[in-house]
Amino acid sequence: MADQDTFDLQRFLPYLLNQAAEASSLDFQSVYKSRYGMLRNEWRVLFHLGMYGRLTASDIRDRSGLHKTKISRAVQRLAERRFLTRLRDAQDRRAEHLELTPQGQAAYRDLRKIAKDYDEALAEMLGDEDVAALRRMLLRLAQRVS
Amino acid sequence: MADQDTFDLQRFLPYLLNQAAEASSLDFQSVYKSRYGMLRNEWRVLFHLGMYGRLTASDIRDRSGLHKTKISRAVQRLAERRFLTRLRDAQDRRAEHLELTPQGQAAYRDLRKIAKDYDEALAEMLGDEDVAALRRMLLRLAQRVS
DNA sequence: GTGTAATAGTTGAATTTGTAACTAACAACC
DNA sequence: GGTTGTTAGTTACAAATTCAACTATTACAC
Repeated sequence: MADQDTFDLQRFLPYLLNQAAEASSLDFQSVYKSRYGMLRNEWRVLFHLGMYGRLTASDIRDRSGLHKTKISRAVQRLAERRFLTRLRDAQDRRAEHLELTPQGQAAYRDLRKIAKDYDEALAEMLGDEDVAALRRMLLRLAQRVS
Repeated sequence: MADQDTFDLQRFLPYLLNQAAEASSLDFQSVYKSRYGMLRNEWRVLFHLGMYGRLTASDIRDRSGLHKTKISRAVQRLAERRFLTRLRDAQDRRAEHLELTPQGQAAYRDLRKIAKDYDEALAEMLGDEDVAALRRMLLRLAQRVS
């Protein structure tokens, strides 16, 4: 045991990615959770609607890669709390257009500001590392691994 | 909406990290899941024991940051499937020393090899990016964010 | 020693997630 | 215009995670 192979868990990318993702999510999570009682999937949906305006659940799925059941449930909760409105499409009555209410927009703007500051703080924490390269690599890894 | 602020979800580090972590975990997950019926927390525990030898649950918690209930349940399942043995400490009878069985070691070595290859494939996928810098930055982010 | 606090680990209940099956509406083909 | 297939979204059930309470043991204070 404690075998002499050249493998180190602390350098294994999926492990490192998970650790870093979890750590960096936690701080931000506490903000949208305590301020608006939102869950992770809810702020994701909120952010998509905030950034891109009116979207259907399918649009959000395509853009975020989030599973449709997660979106469905997040939308339900956001609608209950009056952060968004749902409007059935007249042409295709299966689809629903989702749009933030003024309250939803306010929450979005508030959280966006915090997210931006937080992102800058993280970047700063990395000192003189190449953060642009980090983002590039993460995007590449996220886009399609296998 | 679609507001003209300089914030882009696709560049938000916690979001990117989550996306990349999820994508890269998924591929590897399918390996330990299909081969050994393990869950994520189980391979994490297995890897720790494989790398560092005999440890207690607390040791694993300190090293991995995993919550103790996750460890407790993972250890239970690994013990049931004869991947590890539990030995109560003679001095401190609250603590249990965990150690891989030969079967557990075999699984560890098998998965370690796959992990290593997979890690190399990921690194290769990043082409001529600076993967060492990536690992450094992820470690830094994981270590302590706030 | 006795009482109090701390630590190792487990368990139960409530939330959350994942998977698959489902309903409803549209599309396309004959 | 009826059959078959596809798409949008929901729901039901099982699995996993979280949180808090719990047991057992040790440590510390007096």
